[in-house]
Amino acid sequence: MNKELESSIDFLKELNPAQQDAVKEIEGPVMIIAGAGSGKTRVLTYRIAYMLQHKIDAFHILSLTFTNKAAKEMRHRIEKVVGSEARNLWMGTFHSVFAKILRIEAEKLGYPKAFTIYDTDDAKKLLKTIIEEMALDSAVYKPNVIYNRISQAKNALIFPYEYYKDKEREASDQTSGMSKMGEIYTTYCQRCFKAGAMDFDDLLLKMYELLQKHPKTLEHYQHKFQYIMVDEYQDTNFSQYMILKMLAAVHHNICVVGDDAQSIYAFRGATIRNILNFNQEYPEMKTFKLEQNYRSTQTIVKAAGELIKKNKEQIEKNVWTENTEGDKIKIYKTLTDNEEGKLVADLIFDDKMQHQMYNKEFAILYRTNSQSRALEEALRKMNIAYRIYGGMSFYQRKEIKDLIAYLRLVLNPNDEISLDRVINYPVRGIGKTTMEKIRVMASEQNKSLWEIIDSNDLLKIGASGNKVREFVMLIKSFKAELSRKSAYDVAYRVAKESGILKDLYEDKTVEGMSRFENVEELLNGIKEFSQSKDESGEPITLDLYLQDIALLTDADKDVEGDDKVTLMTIHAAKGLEFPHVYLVGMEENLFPSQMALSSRNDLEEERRLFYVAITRAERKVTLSFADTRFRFGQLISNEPSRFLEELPAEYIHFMTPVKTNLPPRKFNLDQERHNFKPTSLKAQLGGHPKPLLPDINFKPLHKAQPTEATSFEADNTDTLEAGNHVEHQRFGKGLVAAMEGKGSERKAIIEFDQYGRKVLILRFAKLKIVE
DNA sequence: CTATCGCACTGTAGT
DNA sequence: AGTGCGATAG
Repeated sequence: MNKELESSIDFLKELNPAQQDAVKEIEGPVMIIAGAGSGKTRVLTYRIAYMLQHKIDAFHILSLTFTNKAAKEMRHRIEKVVGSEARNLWMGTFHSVFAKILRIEAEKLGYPKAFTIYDTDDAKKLLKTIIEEMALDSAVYKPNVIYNRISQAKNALIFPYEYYKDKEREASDQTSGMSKMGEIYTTYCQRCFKAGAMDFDDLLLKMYELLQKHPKTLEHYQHKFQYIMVDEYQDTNFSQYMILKMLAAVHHNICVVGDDAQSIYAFRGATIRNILNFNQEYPEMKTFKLEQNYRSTQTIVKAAGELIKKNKEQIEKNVWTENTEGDKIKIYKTLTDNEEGKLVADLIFDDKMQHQMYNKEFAILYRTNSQSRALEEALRKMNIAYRIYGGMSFYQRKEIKDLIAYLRLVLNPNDEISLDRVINYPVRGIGKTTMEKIRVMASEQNKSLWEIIDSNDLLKIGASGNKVREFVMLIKSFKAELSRKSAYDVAYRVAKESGILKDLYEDKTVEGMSRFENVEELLNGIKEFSQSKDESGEPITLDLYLQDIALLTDADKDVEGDDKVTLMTIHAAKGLEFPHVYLVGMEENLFPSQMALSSRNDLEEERRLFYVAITRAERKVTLSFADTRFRFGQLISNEPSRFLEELPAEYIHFMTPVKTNLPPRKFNLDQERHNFKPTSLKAQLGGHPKPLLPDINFKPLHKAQPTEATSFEADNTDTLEAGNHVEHQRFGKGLVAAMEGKGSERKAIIEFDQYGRKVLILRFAKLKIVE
């Protein structure tokens, strides 16, 4: 036993009795119900340290988490306690660990070792081409919907051939007019297989298939993973449950940690049943409850507790704390999202001044990523540094995906999505007609696109055949380099000789330059990566790199030590804590979200989400809602969230509507026009017609659903002129503003607050189309 | 086959 | 808002 381990025995004494019991019970099935802020990660960490102390080989321990961030945090903390031993642990997300295993075992399933991992965009693109090839109506068969349905099926371990064994499923497809769903699913799986590609769900499904079909392999991994730990167990789905069941079947040493109150992924197949079923699966299991909260004030713990009591389905527990009472939860009302941003920035500024706080002690949480924009603007104006997690990832950018597609293709030429992406980028004269011919041949001969263009069939293509041949040679020449050169050298050559670097370099627009820089950044990333070694000391090859980034998001490359305010969705905040938490957008239809209510009728999950948000805070929770909220120019809410009423009155404090200290100003259209500076360089150079007023997003009325907000009373809408004052059904008085666009005149109605400042804009275009 | 432009669509979360 | 797609001209 090394020194680090010895010191961790002392550390046990710092745990409370419940935590200690959970740590020491290392044999047999264990379920730990861990309330919010109850020191769960600590328990998991010491549990592993305790195992190592008791001569359990790190090689036999598997520790699974849900997100990369949690995995990283866990690895970090374990390294601190147990030192270098930690390297031998199998630790990671379900997806990354299974991807690693599938790489080793790929051939047993008929996949290439360097199989491609399709992200959601890739998968939807493939679905789109399949739907087109089947000549189905893309208005009925929406790739998005199809993708989700297939995902559901896969998570429930339903294979294509048994898709319609479930009559209920068949009926539901019938009623939604998608009777070809089963066929699409079948084709999709075949195409993925032929392309040597797996989507995210396949990483689970194929893992299951592997263990199911290959008893020897199952035995091997059962022996390897004699001790299994699962974090955030409440968020596992059926396929994960089944895989765990198989892996743990021999030794029964499975420890799951979770909190049913924090289950927020039911929408994508996670099921609370996994927790509830646990003792049926393992009757000899022991349960431990961690109920003492070390994170938050009395007020926060109690308010959150009262709130979550309203949910019917849950495991009985009583979360309590010895912490101080703390401030009440404050609730602010603002007029629009921009005002809300300003308010939050102001409040953070005040907090910082009054309490000498750092930026990093604040988090602003929201329900949807799109809410970040207004907050960003406000924080920027106040010069408060912030960092946004989630949203569009670096790896989803077009230029990044392009280069990665080349790299994927080099490793796995059958990958049709990547081939499709780059065969004519940069432009090399291989157009639609040529691709169509190749597609037809591939489908007739049941071959991949690459197999066609890498064969004599190329001769049948005609004039552009030579261009295709050149492309094939190019990819092959890259492939030849693989064994001789480092990942970085190959990647750099690809970027250069494919013409990507040149193409981007020649684009001197602001966007073009930033794209070039992004590619440079990716190459630098590959360089760093290829110089590092993996756990077994082997240099990182290109396929390992691709595997790695396929499962990575922006949020994972975090910069420690930066003093920045955190902006993220509530989902992303799970497992984190901050002294002050601002939760914005507390409106009906947004939170709880319209979708959760209409499609799944799942108010309880939204409530758990609210619970998660509040319990991130150590000392202070501030909630805010806007009087009206728009999305894509349409009103989506004008009503505070029902959750605000669910908080017991004794713990909350309604603040008066915001008073800003800006001097009142009268709105003046000419002045506004004069003040308006287009933000993008392109707009300044006159690239696009821009609205003469900032913040106006026009929406053609003839397509837009007339909402309460847009159906204002005016028979003479078509004669409205800029500067006209109009009466409006719900919002009262407004002023018409105009925008000069090409071809059509566009208008908007602007409203003012009591100071005469612009607060609300209703957007219209082509008003005369109203009938 | 390519470039350009206007139009339509999007819409919860993360691997 | 941003982006992808399709129509159209070159």
